[in-house]
Amino acid sequence: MELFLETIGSINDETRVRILRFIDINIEVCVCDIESSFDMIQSRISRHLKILKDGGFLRVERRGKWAYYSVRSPLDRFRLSALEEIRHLDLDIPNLIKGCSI
Amino acid sequence: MELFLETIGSINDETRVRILRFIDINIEVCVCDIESSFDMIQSRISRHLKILKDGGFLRVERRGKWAYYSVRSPLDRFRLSALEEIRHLDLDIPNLIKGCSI
DNA sequence: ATTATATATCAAGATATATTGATATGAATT
DNA sequence: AATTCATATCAATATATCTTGATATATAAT
Repeated sequence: MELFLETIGSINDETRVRILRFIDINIEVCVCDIESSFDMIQSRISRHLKILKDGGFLRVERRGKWAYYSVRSPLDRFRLSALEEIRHLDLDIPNLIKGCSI
Repeated sequence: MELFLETIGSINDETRVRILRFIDINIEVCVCDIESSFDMIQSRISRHLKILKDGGFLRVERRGKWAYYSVRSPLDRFRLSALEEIRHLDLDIPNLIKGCSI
């Protein structure tokens, strides 16, 4: 139950649904990309990413200074069906703006 | 998005997940049955039922004094996959105790 | 009509979650 | 090792959600 609620809770927020779909579209992005694409402060993005990761939707890979987030693969059946539901929503997803200085 | 969050939010609560599964198991129950089976006060049950109904998981049918709740059928693909996920959880679901005086 | 039973809704307080700004960590560059 | 850049975490506040007890509505029985 706890794990289920963690999964559900992670997509029970408009900002996180949009971030998840943004990563889904752009395959792999780092935090500063999301930060500048969404025009939100870094701590807010970082916290939402952690929740989505703990919810089982995202994976992170640190390379150098950057943390690259992508949709975890493979997704189990339920999370995949949730993601597919999100793909069908009419969402306002910003274009990718590279935010890191290098 | 709003509808999606309403759906997700409706199962983002332990009590509601248990109530939903309880109804799923018992096919059709009235509020007082849930009340006595879960040993929770009526207003609490009633409110959770409304949220599950608005989330698209339940339907109600009033017959006489009673409001009979059952899982909405057919469920769309996403809600069904959520319910199936819930069916696989190891939940503590009480036995049905008929709660109404007649 | 009055009373009893079942359910729904409301207002208040309690609890959880989100946002912000500040600070901490960690890796790369000088 | 000191600085810079990217990210994570923390503490405070703001906002949303849950629970409770009280009240309202709706149907049925007397």
